[in-house]
Amino acid sequence: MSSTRRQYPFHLIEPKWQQQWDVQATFRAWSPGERIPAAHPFGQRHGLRDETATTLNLPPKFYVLDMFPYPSGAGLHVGHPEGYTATDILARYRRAAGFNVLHPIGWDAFGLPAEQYAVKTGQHPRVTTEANITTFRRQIKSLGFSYDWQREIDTTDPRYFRWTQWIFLQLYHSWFNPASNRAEPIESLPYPAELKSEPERRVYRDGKRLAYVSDAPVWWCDALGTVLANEEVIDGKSEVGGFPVVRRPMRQWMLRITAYAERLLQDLQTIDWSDSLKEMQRNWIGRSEGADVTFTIDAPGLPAAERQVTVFTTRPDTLFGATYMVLAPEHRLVDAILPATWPANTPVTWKGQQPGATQSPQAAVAAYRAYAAARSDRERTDLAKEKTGVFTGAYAFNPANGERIPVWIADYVLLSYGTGAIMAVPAHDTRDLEFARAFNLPIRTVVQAPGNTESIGFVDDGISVNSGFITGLPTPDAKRNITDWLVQQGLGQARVNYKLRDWLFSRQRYWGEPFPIVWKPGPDGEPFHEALPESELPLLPPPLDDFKPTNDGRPPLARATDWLNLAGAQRETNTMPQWAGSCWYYLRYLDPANDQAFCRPAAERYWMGSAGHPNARITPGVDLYVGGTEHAVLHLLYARFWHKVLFDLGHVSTPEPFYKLVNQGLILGEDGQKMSKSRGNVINPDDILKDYGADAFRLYEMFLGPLEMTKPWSTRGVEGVYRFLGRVWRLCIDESSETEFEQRCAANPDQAAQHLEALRPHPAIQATAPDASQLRVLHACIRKVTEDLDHLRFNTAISALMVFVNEAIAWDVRPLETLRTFLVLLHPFAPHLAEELWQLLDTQRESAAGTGTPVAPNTIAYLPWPRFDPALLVEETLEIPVQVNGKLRDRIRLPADTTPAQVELAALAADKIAPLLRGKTLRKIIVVPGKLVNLVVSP
RNA sequence: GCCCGCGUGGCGGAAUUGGCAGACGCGCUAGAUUCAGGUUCUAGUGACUAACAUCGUACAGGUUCAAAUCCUGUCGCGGGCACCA
Repeated sequence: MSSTRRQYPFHLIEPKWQQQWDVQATFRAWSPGERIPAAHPFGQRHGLRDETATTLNLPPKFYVLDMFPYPSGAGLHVGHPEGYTATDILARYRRAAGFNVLHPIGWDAFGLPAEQYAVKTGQHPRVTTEANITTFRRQIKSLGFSYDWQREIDTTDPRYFRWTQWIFLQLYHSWFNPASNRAEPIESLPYPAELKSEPERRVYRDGKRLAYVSDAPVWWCDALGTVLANEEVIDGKSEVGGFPVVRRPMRQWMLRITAYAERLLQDLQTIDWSDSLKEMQRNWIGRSEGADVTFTIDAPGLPAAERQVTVFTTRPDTLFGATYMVLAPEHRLVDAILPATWPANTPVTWKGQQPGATQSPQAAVAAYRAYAAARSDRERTDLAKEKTGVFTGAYAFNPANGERIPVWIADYVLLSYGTGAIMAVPAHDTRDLEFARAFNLPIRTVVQAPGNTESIGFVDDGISVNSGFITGLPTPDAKRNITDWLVQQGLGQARVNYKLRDWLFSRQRYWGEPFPIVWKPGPDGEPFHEALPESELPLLPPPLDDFKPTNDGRPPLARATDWLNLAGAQRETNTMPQWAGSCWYYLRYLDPANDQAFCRPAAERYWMGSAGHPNARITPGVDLYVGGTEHAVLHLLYARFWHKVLFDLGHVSTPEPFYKLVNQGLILGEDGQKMSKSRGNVINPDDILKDYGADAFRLYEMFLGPLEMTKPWSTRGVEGVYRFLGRVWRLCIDESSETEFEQRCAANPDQAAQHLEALRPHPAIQATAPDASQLRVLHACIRKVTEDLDHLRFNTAISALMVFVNEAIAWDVRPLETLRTFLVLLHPFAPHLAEELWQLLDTQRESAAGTGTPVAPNTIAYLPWPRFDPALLVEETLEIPVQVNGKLRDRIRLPADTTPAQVELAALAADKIAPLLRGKTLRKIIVVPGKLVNLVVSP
């Protein structure tokens, strides 16, 4: 490819404009309070030369955001620029349309690969990270994105993570007040009267914080040497690397995201995300309505508290059909309720399968627990066919009918959901039915299925039967009725349950934000935690040269003994997960250099849309956020959670961070398979850029298909858009001047860039007014490109640009203004080429050149977006298809203003139509004005 | 298993939301330019036909004057969740 002739000298044009944009800071976004230099094109466009920007004099904001990359050692792949190109096109389009566009980029640079590399080589993660960022920055800049580089951020920069730590302190110093349904400062926490002493109150307070310490079992990954959040564990393996994980109790920091479950769910209705993405978040939050029901164990000797077992059910209406109970094997009451011996007549199959462990309930339960603990999560879920469990020997009373029902333990009941115990209604729950059939437990129908449907195994709404006072009621009424009854009896209450769990927030790693927390010995010997004052931020990680965990299994930070030990206290040695930095980066872009606050309120209110605007409707939050689906639950849920906390505490002004969110689709290899090194089908953007240039690369990424769709890469396809750019070039450039340019380049390659000056406009380009058909072609293009950009339909917008060029290249006279307008339409897609040709066709430059005064190259970026005139699009005559019985038979050409009655007559008289109607009965004539005529006839 | 989304030429994909199926691009065919290859330009390109006609948007039905588009069922592909009571 490199041996063939270039379509146009993109290798000279692209660096030229990238440098120009850098020097001019062309895409610098101005916040209220900043002074706009007289020479900046933004100020020139908006009449703000050398003025201080304010909320009132700035145009409306448009915040278009990319998911910032993790700068890996592998460099950029073609997936990154897909979303980045889409947002860049939008940014350039909105800038032209008169918005103040914020389009930033940065680096999500804490993370495991750099740390693992450090463990292997001793190379400090800081060094690796900086090298990788340099590569990423170079690659991203070579694509010509219109980022405001003065707002570049790096999550590993102490000036950045200082504020990540500060936000953690906000969480630490807050509690969630259920009465106000929001976070409040911990000082407002009311204490129960019986808590008098400060140590007692401290324990209570620490249990209420949004950031708290928990000893619950967590997922531990040996291969990664750290714990992981629930969301990072998939099918019993780590999301990163696919290593096995095990459940292990450890003392860990948690964030109380569950307090926000309902608001995270409800507020989805206020934002413009795809249905599938909202659905994924809804599934993850997993709201279900039902009731708590208390069962009493038949063990009169036990204290009352140990005889009560509460279950959660979404079907309280089936309570009369509960023929047994199941507790999770780890349920805390199991040991208390076990009788010493099996009840008489216990079937042998109920005592468990473990040989030698069936003599007593204790032995059977212990054996089953050992078996369940040994099963990995994958085995539990994949081998879901065979239900297992053992009878505990205990019985409970069904509160509805007083029946004595056996209590089992089984691993199909999860300790972590609901109350860790269920009432089993085998007739109307698939899992309970499987279990009941396996162990021959009673099955009682309590819901009548409609029609002839079998009632056993029926899990939908029906009519209650065999159910005492709710018999005959439809399911929704029965639920309400029995829940009211349970409340009256003091046996239960309505309850909403969520699958969402609190967020495990600590990791045993080096390359992350240290917690601004110290531990002190308590009066009872138990250590307690305290926050560092804000004045001690940023808390830097200690210098280390060994990044492995300590030999006794503590995190790497514990190696730094000088750092670790303070007077009377020890530092927290865990670090924050990678998600921490990405939870709020979109806020830091608003005011990236601020060392007094994470973000100045005036900037926050302007860019997040709370300041309003006199002449425009402003979007609350980020206007457009584009990124991959892989962040559908993790990053996007965490970020919404932090944002809501900051909102409650008055630090941000909108309840949601990202108003409109779009997931870009995956780009597959040329073989239609996912790109991967092992398949050898990875496309490197650097190679494409070298052969075709950045503009062709951008254009192709967008021309491939709809942004959100998964689609295969084709390097042949790149040549198609590259040829299109070549045609644009030849539309504007005089061929003989190009020959001269090439000769000069060949003679003097070192000064190739200067030789661009030799290029002259195509002789067919004249300063004449376009004719009606040229205007129609142009305005059809303006209309299509504008509407398509408004709906993110980049592929069809590009096709409209191609249609224009295919037409215009055939014109004998190419009106100058028409081509200039076209270049404005082209520039968001192919900015370098558009800038170069604009400069060439710039009449002011021509005249200034005559005076010998050098003219600074200006930019196309701030020219007004053209508007289309609908009047110019109206065709004088229309071609109307004529159908007979829905089949196309002829086309007739008629003036656009023909009345429907005249269209009818013309259709009937058409050459190919009249013979078809002979001898038939005309039943009906349908005229769709301007569209088509359908004649309905019968023989 | 459950929940979303999608099935259109040889390929990527269009179709103003019920109104001319296949825009635009790739590929392919023929011609022009060229010593030649490449580039560029011109014309053609759903299937079957000499042509007229006929058929054609995964498959089978249905609604409608009219269906890629709406409804029912089936099959296939992709994604998410997965014993969540």
